[in-house]
Amino acid sequence: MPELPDVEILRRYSESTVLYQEITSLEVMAERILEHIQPAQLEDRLVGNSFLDADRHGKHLFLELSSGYWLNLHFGMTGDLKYYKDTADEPEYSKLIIYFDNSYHLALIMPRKLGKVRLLEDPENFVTSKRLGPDAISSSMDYERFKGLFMDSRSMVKSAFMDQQKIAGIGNVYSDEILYQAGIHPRRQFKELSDQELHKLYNTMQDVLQTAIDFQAKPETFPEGTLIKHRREGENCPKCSGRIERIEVSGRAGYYCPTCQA
DNA sequence: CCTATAGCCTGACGGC
DNA sequence: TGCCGTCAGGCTATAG
Repeated sequence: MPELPDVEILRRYSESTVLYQEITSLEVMAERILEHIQPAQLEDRLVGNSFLDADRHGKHLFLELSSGYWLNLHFGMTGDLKYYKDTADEPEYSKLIIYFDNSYHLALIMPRKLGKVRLLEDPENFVTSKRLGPDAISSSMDYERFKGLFMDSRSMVKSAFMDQQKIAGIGNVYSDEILYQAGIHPRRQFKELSDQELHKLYNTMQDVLQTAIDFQAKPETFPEGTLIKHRREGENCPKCSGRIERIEVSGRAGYYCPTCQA
């Protein structure tokens, strides 16, 4: 689930739930999701603190602690958050639970353990060290900057869009949606896109991501005409009623409409 | 620089 | 119903 729109919703969710409450304890159910830190050490760093802010870069969430450290959450393919009070409501597949002094809990839910939890001194340093590209919807992402990111890329558009070191936040599902709405075939090369196509792609990227956020990143509530609700081989294209095809691009399954995307 | 492949994990789903 | 293979919204390491 967690691409940029999903993580933005989780950021807002965190912001409206966990801020300014003292952390009293911690439970780690899957040690392997912790990177470069032991459970006991993480607990030491968190207990007694509150969260002061929630930031996001691409698919990464950063929660600022009153100590000045930051908790970094990355959700892998299956991560989610739940804030709840009653222990009976503890979600299945919780891998990390943070307890607050108001007797509420925050659970990091992750059936597959492909996400990561880190403690950071500075998110900006983290972004730099990971060589992440700029966030896809940051205010500095104007057309000129967007164009510059892909200027000398010789990879296929879908691959380049999913490359977090080029641009951060777009994954398999939303790359398909953006290319579908822009009418561009996933295997086209960036180099050969016309200025007009590139412009269309830029505008569509902003539009698709923002719309997804506006609809709480819940595909079932998205307007008709989106690929995401028909993203299966053999489904009907919502625009032309043709057949949705599945292809492999860079080892991932891409879905597109051969008629609408050239 | 780019692509393809495998591996990390484990639940959900479809077919028999 | 039960078993089994396949797939899945991420990322990394490795090889060509």
